[in-house]
Amino acid sequence: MSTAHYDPVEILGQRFRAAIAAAFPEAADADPLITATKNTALGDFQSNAAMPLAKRVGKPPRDIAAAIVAKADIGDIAEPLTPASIAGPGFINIRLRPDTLASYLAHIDSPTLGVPPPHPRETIVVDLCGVNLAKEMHVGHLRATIIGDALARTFERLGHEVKRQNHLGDWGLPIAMVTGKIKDLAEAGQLNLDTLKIDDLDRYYKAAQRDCAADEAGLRAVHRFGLGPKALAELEEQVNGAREATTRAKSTLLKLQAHDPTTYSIWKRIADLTVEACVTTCARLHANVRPEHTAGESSYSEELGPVVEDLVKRGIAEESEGALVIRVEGIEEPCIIRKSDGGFLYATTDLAAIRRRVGKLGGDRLIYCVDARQSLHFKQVFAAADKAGYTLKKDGGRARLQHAAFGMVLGDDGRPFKTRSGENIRLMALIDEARDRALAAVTQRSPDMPENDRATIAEAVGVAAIKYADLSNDRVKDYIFNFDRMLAFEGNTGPYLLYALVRVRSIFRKAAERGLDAGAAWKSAPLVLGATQEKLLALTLLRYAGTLDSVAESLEPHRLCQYLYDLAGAFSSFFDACPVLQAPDEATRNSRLRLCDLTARVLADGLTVLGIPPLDRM
RNA sequence: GCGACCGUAGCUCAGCUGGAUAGAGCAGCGGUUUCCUAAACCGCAGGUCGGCAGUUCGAAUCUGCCCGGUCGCGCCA
Repeated sequence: MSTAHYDPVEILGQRFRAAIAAAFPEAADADPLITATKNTALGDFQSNAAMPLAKRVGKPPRDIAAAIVAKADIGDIAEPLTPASIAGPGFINIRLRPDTLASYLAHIDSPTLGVPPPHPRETIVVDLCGVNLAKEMHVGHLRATIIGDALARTFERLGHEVKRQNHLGDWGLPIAMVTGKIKDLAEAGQLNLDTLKIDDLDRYYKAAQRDCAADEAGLRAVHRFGLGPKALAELEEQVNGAREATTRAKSTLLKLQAHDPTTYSIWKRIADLTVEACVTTCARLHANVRPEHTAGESSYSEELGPVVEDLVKRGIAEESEGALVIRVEGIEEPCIIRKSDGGFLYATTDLAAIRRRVGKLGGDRLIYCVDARQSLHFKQVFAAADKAGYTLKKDGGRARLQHAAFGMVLGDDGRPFKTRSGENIRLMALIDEARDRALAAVTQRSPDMPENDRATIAEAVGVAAIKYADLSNDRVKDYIFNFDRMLAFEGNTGPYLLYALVRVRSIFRKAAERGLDAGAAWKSAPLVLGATQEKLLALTLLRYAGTLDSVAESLEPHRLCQYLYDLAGAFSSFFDACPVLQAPDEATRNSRLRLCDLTARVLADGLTVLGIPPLDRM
């Protein structure tokens, strides 16, 4: 797979593969199963290949291990294997030679940090953010934005072509409701379109929803229990009003679809305002979502008819109870693509989107960073798209469609995270609070720092805390949002990682102050990895490229978080045990400066991949 | 009713796709600073990995059945 010539897991894998092939030609394809050893007292790496081979070869696993050891040619990179290298049921323990470790480390001490070019380079379409028209971004959009952006950045870092798609919910009846509402108010002179703000839109959206929400259940109850003429009259009036509003919304929708100039221009104004607010919030979150990434549902509206027509013509879709559906194997519920009244649904839009993303955007892989509750929907749509041939690429292969599902953000009470009054929490307000709390912490710890600097740091720390707390949890699980925990400077948090980076960088400031890095001779100094902390730090640094691969494959950014936390921990232990500027001799000092520099670069690179801007001081 | 996901220390979470004695942080107890940011580091204590069976050299991880929780399930998005 990779062409990494410094990744011990890969190199040992090749060597052990050869050893297995030499010892057991009949099992030459066996996986060498190289992994880092948990207990460093036993070794650096281990091969677990002997055990699974036992049945296949018909010999005791320890004998197999002995045979592999006899054939393994690793003397140039590791300490010699002996019978004592075989432990337990047949583990083979391997310890790298110090000079080998240093040489691998020197290899990744390059601008790439050991990340090889992609193989092959793919076009990856990432669906992220997914805000709705006339709504300000709130907690419900947090994960789709943060995780989607982190995944997109991961692919970009690995050298792939990434196309972000903000699938804006800007079409359909709810949108027609608010558009109609704003049109009415504007025409009645009760609002000014030019000074409209996003929170106004949010309010009108809710009002329009209320206008159209008929209390049909209440009306039925009144009829059923005979609750009197007054209650009946009130409810009938409410329901009739709501029905009328809904009818008007439906007619607005038709006008919108027909691009009626007045209706359309108001809708466009709302859409522009929404995107503008969304992009502003994303910029504050350091999520790379810009206007050109917008690909709203409306952009597919002209394609829905042709798509459905195509599906009918080719017999992919069939009629069922007046609606048009696609049935796919293994899923009971059919995928409905046209309602009995002729209207299209979000499955229709998603099919059109897949067609465009594969056909027009050239996607080899489509990632959907969307709420886990939509699992069934995506299973259906993906299968339907496959059946329709919309996933067929130009090269004849099929695009990989993946739903990167995520769990909910919960409050301390384990319920969905809301304000006390039950409202969605706006992301801007969320960031404000994180920033304020971070500012208090920074001020307490660094009272002498200029106010401007403290404010800048507080903003960065607050955003880092929110994003890291989200990214560091297993994507598919719900997580509990807690300011105190995410802003803590100890443990697996954003602030802790930023602090680790700040401490490394501060060494170089001190070195410059003391005139110790003159000529930066350390940049090419030989790496000496004598202390156990230095060795552990080196081994951790070598895992970076492999970690990015695993994030890209699993779509799990928390693996990168865990890695960076390991790295920060390894550095902190090193930092504590190994003086850098006060090192016993110049060779050690230069080696340690180089180690620090590499650590800083990997930490900063990893944070950047997560979408967290690094800091110099805090 | 059917389906998906989840259940790991008092709390919040990892556990690298089946490996050795299940790991962190917080909370609790104890240590380390004339020295590069102590916002740190080192240690102690804390577990029937929801339960039972199965698969095999080996299971927190895979399979089945239960228990508990969350979320979905034909014309909303």
